[in-house]
Amino acid sequence: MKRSHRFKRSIKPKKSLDIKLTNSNNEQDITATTSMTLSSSIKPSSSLIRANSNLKPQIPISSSSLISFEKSSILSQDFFQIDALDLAPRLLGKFLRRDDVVLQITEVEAYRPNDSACHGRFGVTPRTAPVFGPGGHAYVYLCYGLHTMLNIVADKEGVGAAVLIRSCAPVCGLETIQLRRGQKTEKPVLLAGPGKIGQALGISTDWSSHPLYTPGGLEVLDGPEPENILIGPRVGIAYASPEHVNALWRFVVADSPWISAPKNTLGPPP
DNA sequence: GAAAAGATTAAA
DNA sequence: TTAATCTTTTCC
Repeated sequence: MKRSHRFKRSIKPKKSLDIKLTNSNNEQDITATTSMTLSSSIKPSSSLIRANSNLKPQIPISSSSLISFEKSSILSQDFFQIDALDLAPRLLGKFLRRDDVVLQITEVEAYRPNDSACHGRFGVTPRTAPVFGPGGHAYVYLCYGLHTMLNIVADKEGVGAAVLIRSCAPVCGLETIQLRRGQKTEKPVLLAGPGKIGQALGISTDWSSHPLYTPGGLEVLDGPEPENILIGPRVGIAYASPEHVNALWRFVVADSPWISAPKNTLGPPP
């Protein structure tokens, strides 16, 4: 039964042109092969920023800090090994990179141990095992049978915490993003919402547990800290206990248009 | 084994 | 407002 499902899935036409065959670190050649299809949209990195300079500004950041993206370094694993509640706001402004696509994180949510909304609440299962691993890895799951949701695992091994990436602003690779999303727009509808991030990055659940602190595949790069942030309750977790439904563990970049709904629950931190 | 529900999205 | 779509977890 599972087999037939997989088969059916594999022959389904996909918007994404990217294929990942293994869970290890040596998928580079594969993405390189598939991205040849997109070669027209791939440019030398020095011209990437300029080529996409018509993209709407996301975070109120100085142009000098945007230039710094080219020099911005991949974050080390230490960066992620802290409480998800601390990690979540620190991820705002950071960059997600996969091949020619670079996104800047604008909205996140923290999920923590003893949190009735966290996927780790049932303990270690095949799906949630990465959540209990050391911070700095991806946790990718399928939501509503349709959407791949990207989380960044937080804290030390065994804790069980993660940060959901809910929205991003496009920085590079707009054409690839639009191709994968199936929408030719530059408006926030392109990347505001967690399912859209997974789709824009072209990742599947096979990417779960992928290390984000090593070059290649999917990376998190350092980026400018936003000037102001807003916080609010997390989205879509009505099933959780009131304590966790009301917890203000959603963080967004203030004044960014790249934020998912609802926005009227957001406010300044205390 | 069967059934319900889900950290959502796009279209009507 | 609602259909789409399927894996995970739970219940009998």
